[in-house]
Amino acid sequence: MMGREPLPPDMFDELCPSSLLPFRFGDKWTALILRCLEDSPRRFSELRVPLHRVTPKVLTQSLRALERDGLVSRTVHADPKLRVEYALTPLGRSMLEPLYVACEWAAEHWDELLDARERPLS
Amino acid sequence: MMGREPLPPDMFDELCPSSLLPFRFGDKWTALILRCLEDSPRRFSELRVPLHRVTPKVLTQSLRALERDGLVSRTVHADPKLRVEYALTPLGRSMLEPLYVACEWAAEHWDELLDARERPLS
DNA sequence: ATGGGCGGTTACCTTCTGGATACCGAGGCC
DNA sequence: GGCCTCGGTATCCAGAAGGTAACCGCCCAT
Repeated sequence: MMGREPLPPDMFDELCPSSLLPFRFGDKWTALILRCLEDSPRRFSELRVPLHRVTPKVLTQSLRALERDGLVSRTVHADPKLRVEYALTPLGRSMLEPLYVACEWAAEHWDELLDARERPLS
Repeated sequence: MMGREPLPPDMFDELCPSSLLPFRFGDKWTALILRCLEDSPRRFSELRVPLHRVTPKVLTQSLRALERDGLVSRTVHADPKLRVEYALTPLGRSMLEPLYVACEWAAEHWDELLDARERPLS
């Protein structure tokens, strides 16, 4: 039976990836926006449709953050008329996989999670 | 080339798992605590070692939240002396998988993420 | 000219998270 | 009795995230 060694104080000292999970997974809109961009680039107002509750300010903030982190690209087309399109970068697309795994986990254990929340603590 | 259909307004209406990713992945200490419990149950003060920056209040909060969601169990042993042990429940253990996938993604793309943050927006 | 859609911005406010600091009771140890 | 560790609480507080409401310039069509 291994595992009873004490936890090392430096367990999370270096930039352990697990310590940076809040890096991008954490905020409220990231996952949803990435999923919206999965099939095709989308325009600002197009994104607002599925994300009813998001105000333009917050959507801008979220998109800027995703852009800053290189997950999403912003392209201005002036073709016939002004058009701004947001698209997944390769990096952003690569994040879909962990996202799916997390979603599948949540879907699979959703009932258990709800049950646990209902149940009083023993 | 599919995918140019407009995004449905009800895309995230029902309890879509992706809309609840902030459910537990989001907060600051969850991932770290789960990893600490991976090999064996741990005591309160044992957990404080690798998580230097966490104050007892915040650790208590986090553990209570994990307990409430059924991811972690809290057991009081009064054997020889008082001892409180936190352990992963099966549900908590099942969450390690998506966690790992996310960590691997972060590890693999860490450099890209840092680069993107340095680079000015085009 | 004017009204509408697009792609936002601005100012303000609330809520929520997490942190700092101090303190506490129970039990063991000397 | 005095002091330690363990497993927390209590209080207060700062910063960030998110939301509300209003407004804006540009371009287009009527």
